[in-house]
Amino acid sequence: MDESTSVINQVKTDIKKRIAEAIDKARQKGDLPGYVEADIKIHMPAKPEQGDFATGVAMALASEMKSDGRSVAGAIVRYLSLEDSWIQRVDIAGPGFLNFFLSTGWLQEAMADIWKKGPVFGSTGYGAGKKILLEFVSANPTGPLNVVNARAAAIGDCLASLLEASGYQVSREFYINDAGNQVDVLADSLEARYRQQLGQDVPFPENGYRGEYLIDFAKELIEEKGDSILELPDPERHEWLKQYAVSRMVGKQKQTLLEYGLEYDTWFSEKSLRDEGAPEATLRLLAERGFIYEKDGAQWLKSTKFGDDKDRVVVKSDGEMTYLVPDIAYHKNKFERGFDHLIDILGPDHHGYVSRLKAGIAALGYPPESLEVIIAQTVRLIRGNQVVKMSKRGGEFVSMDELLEEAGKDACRFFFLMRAPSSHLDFDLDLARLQSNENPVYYVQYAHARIASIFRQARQEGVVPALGPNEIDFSLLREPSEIQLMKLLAAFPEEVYEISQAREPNRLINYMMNVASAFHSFYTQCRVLGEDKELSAARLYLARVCQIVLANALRMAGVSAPEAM
RNA sequence: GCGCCUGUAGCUCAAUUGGAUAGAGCGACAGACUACGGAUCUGUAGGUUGUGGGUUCAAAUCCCGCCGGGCGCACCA
Repeated sequence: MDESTSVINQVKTDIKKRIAEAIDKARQKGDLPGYVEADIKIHMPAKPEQGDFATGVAMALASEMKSDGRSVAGAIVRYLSLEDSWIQRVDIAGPGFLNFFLSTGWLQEAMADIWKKGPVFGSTGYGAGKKILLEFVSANPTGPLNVVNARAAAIGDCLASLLEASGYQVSREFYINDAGNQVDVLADSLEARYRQQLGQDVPFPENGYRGEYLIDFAKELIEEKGDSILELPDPERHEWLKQYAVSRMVGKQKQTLLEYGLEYDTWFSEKSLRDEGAPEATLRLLAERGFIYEKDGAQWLKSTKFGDDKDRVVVKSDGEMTYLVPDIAYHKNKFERGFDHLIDILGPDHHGYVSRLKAGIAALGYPPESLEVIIAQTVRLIRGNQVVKMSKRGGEFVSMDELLEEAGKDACRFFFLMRAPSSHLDFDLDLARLQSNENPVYYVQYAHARIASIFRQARQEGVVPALGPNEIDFSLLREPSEIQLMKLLAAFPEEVYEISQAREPNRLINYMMNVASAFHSFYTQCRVLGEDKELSAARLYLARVCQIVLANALRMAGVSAPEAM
């Protein structure tokens, strides 16, 4: 078995090839007049009576050819070679679907492939090592991470895993906004807290960050340094406090994400970019390329040339750069580091920003489509059927730490991944916290734990834990629930790839639910440990490969796969 | 006003990207083990896919209008 592909892909490719050959022959014989080329797409129908594999290609052809689907399908079938293949029968159904019924030989090979590949089953080489930089969360270092950050973290990490499994080289990156006004305000806020803790009666800065965490930082700073910071002269004091506050804040964020099971490859500092003059260099380059002009005492980027609805100020009339410049410089830097494709996951409040950012990199000569922005939509917390009101200024604010504390890592990740990134999400805290069957995360984990339990039981009964594909009688696996389960398991590598291309990790959750459901059905209908040793061995083998797939899928989602619950 | 997201079962959401009779979970109802974990399984009820048109063999999906919800429209970051 070629490491870079999968059994299911080979089956699909084989069917496609046979259809293409049949179409060619039919054309030569004049059975397909007015032929127009069409993609042959093979899918696995949900219903068994629609075959193991199916395609609607005949209808697609028919519409181009002004013919009808059934007669095109008929022409294809007439010339279709089933020689030396797993295909046993082809039906024409409905308006012209081709339904392929296969012998279980392909499933036998697919299961053996799972057994052999184990933890790397699901991985393919389709991405061909293309380098992708995936930037996500990138929260400001001015406060603790919130629930939207938690959603972006779950989506980003899972997407990265899916892309890695699909053969891409992925780098997870967090951009630290440690330069600019906001961190100056942070430093001023910390200084005020510091002085207040030292007994001084100083006002708190307007628009300062009022969170408790800065009071804690101030207290700890006093323990470490006493009041010595006040002795520093002003510019240095401010810089010192800024650096201190940022590094403490980033450290806290890192800690939170670590508890979430998320480790970044790179924490990229905006300040470092500014220190080496990258924004200025970028601005010069944009000017050289002729996309900068002056108006009203400011400098503007001709972003409308690249699809933005208006031109954007890059240098304000007071001589300061706007945030857009370092941001363009940052993305330029990403390209310079050799990445072929950039993905940013941003919050919904930034979607207005996308077109000007894309315009910026297009103005530098980079293909705008190599920057892809995924907007992770808003999160509402629900507790007791009530929306939890959240505002930074006052009232109730739920941090990511509190969320993790309350619901746990597994439930959080699972819930955030359940919905498509583009859809608004209601997070039901009561449900996530519930340790019962109402909580969907347990449904999948339970299937995994149940399999583990079967093997514990098997060991107790002195049964050899699990025999491999060459030692079992595969033909014994023929119950509908067994076939159904095996088809799902075989599909995993294709699922992973398709989900990664669609950038919709929610479908991984969907897939896991389907596998868990198929397993539970199998478990209820088919006794694994029974009198018939041969049959037991075959079913233990199936249980094992199912466990492998569940574990791999859960790992990609960042959810644990417990041996017992 | 303009732009982005969104509207599917009582609730929360899917739907293999234009495919076959729109599916799951929760909730409701009725059932199922003297053996591998009942956090499970099997069934029943529940729908004019917000709405009105259009495109075609085929529309929840694509296009246009209208209605409702969320977010954004800075010489802030």
